[in-house]
Amino acid sequence: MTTSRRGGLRDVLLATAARMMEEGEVELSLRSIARAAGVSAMAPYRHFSDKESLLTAVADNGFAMLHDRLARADRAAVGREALVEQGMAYVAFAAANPALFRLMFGRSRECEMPASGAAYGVLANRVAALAPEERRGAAILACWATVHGLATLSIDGRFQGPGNDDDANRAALNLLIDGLVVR
Amino acid sequence: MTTSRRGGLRDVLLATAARMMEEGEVELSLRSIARAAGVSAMAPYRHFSDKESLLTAVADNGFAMLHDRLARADRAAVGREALVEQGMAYVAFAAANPALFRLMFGRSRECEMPASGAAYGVLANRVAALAPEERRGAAILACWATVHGLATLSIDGRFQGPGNDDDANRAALNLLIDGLVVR
DNA sequence: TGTACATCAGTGAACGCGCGTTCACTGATGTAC
DNA sequence: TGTACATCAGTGAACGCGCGTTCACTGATGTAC
Repeated sequence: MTTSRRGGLRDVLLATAARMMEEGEVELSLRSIARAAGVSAMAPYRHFSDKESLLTAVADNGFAMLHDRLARADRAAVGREALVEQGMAYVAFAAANPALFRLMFGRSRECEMPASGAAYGVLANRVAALAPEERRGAAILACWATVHGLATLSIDGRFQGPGNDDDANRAALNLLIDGLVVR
Repeated sequence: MTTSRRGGLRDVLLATAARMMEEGEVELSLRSIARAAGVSAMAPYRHFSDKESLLTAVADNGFAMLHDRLARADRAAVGREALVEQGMAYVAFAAANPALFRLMFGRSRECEMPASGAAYGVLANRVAALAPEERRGAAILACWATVHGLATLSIDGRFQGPGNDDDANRAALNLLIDGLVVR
């Protein structure tokens, strides 16, 4: 690491942490992230006040990625199919980044993560456009819970099926949407 | 800890670990459990080969508790109401034991936890009794995912509502069941 | 019944480790006059 | 333009800590003869 990149280390650290998680690292330590970034153990303190705030930034980045995937998926289809695609994208994101996904949802309350609300909004808007007004609230909650549940169960390995989970997930989402649009 | 209770320490350790989690302890160490049980750091090794196997036993106990709650809830109502009650019991269990719940679902794959399958069975049976045969698989997955998602989102604090979540959860479950029984 | 011995469930000191964080520092870059 | 100084982004040694686990042990309980 040369010292010439002014302030670039911040982004390098976030990217390194994300990569480590992608590669299966579960418990990230400040030191291990710095090590992987090729930098001294103290260097991160130039950019983050402590370990917590670094991990919170990583999580917020994750929510931005999730938001992007959901928005893309929503654009790729129309009507209820757009909602199904969002659900599939949500599960795919979790499956591709299990450790990051767990980090994101494990540090919810006290931490400020603006991108989290944006991701939620994309899903909620699509559901709101599909559900009759009087059950809008329940519909949003049910959809959010279902896709999150599918994602969580999937990365925790609770589906012992032979692997073609996509079809099963799609069928489950469609079943949910049946109850959502029917009045 | 007197040495007179023959083999009793095993259960004491499991109960102590469960209690610590109930009291908000998040990361249990072997030493902290032993300490809380009033026993030397080495004593647990008389009953568990290592930390992992102790925690796995704690998780399995948790699944037995969850199974019990689901079975009770199922008996407390009939038809689709029994399924709603199971869902509410599932969420209530997670809310009352967040750390334990996370532990249970965080060590899924490689570990042997027989009680896990039993809990799943109670929910699956009820769904199977309600759903038409051709969508049984999708229905079970959708329900399992939804109640699990509601529980997970709830303990991760993603509902910022004023607290009366029970009604919202109930409405979401009912909406799901609408899609489940309608053909 | 008494005695010798094995087993069993615990103790307590010690190990090596990685962690988050502190501290004082270094040397390059930017700025005022 | 040159010089003095401030700032900034990094280093590297050191701290104290709790951890999982090892080792050798102790003393009570159970068992065979």
